[in-house]
Amino acid sequence: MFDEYFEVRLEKANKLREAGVNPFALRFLHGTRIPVGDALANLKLADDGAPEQGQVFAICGRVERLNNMGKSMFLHVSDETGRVQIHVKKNVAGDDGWLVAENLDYGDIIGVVGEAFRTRTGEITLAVSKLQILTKALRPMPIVKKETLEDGTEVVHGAFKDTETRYRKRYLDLNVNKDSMERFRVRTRLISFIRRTLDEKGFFEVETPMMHSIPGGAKAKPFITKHNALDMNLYLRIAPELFLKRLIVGGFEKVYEINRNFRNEGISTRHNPEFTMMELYEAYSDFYKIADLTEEIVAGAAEFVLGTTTVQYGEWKLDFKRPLKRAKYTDLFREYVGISFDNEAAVIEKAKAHELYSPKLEYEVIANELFEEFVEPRLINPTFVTHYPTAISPLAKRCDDNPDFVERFELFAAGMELANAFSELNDPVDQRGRFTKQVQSKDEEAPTEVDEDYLEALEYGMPPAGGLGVGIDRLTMVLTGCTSIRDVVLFPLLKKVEGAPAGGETKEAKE
RNA sequence: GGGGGCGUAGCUCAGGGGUAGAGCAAUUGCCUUUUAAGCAAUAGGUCGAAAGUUCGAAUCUUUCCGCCCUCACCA
Repeated sequence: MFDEYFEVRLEKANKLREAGVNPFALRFLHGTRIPVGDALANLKLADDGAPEQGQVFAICGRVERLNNMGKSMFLHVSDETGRVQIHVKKNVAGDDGWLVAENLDYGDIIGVVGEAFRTRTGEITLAVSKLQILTKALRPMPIVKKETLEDGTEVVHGAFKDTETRYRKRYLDLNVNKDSMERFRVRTRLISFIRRTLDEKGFFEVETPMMHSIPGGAKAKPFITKHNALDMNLYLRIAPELFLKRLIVGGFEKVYEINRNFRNEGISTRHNPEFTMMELYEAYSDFYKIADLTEEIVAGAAEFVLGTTTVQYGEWKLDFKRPLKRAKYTDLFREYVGISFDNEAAVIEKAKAHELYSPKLEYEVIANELFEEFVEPRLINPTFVTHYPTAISPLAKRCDDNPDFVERFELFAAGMELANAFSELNDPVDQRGRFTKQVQSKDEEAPTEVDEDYLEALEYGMPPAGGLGVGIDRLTMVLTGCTSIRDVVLFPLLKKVEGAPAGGETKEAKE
């Protein structure tokens, strides 16, 4: 099949090569380039609003608009920091420069030297004195045009918005949709804020294994992989928890890790099979102190990243201003389920009525089904749910006044779990009992093996400690107003496409 | 896995049994302050894939592939 765009652009590249111009230049030759945003910010304007004379800038970027008028042309050049218009004139550009200009296409990457001026229609523009092509784009970038109507409203033409292509070819999405790039900037700023906050508090960032011989630290189906030389199965970690706590045993008092976890479960707008979690553990702390720290991180992140603690999320307005609401699990249960948590008969009856009952499951698990069904979706504004049942919290420490409940909280916002924390169980006998109970349970996702090595570590003594896990993807979703996790993951997992994908992908053979 | 929606030109979309359409983009020509630049002409499609119904299928049916939403699943 003849691909007009590819052939034409290759032809143009060859034409340049024949004239001695490398369409894939080694480097920008005409000075040190300045980011477009910096150039515009540094521009000195005279009283009449026109740039003062003699302000020459060297910039590099991608051609985003191209109006060729025969003997002169206007282009928009865009880099990561901004966009500026340039004006190339045939009599100024010289033979080589004009040859390059005439063979430019949308999406090409160029370098330019030019003096700032203001056009008749008022746009700041660089009058190009030197023009170099740095990279010829052989495929056409999607072209988005914006029209400003007389009443000031903006109409977008040709928006690049096919979700599948945006996910599969994220580089196009980032180039074309600046709001998409901004979302990932927010994500990165969020992570660096968390990192800086924890570093300043004396936390040590560590790296623990991603390949585990026994998956633990959460209840989830793991991915299985195989080490050939050792001839053994390994599991991609579902949580770093047990290794981080081994480090607390080892004498580190404040550790954290920000990295990927893998869960072999359903994919949805809130679940990507690999997701990023920040987990931290602090010796001599507890879940109350960790709740304060969580507030500091979450509220601080909102303020740092967005400049405000309020976020619009779908139809809801969320406010992360401290202090966040705290409510006991059983109180919320009574409020939204409408039954006291300890009224077992009524709870089971209601679970049966909503097809959440299974005779194989123990009472607290069934009750928690009701909690997930009736309470969690109602937790819109950020809320700490505290004091969970022990039976569904195998790694958390029991409350002194009631061993059926643990010192644990989860932070919810927009009906989504954002964080999970507890006073860490450090009694190895209690921990062994709970592990054993899990292994014996009929739950398919329960661990099949007791992590003896972890228990042995606890037996050497772990100081009382608080721990926290924060879902970075979900926190990013909330802070950016995204209702799909795929919009905050650069390359979300998608099925492999057999045959011709949406964007057309059969050009490799042409070279 | 169930239900619903979608897949047509590089991008955004229309067309719903009778030889494939528009805007932008592309090609050619004109145009040295344009900005969805303009004017004129031209080219571009296995209508996601396969099978079926039909004289005839982008259109109807079935299966498959992929994406989105939703339910289920999901510490």
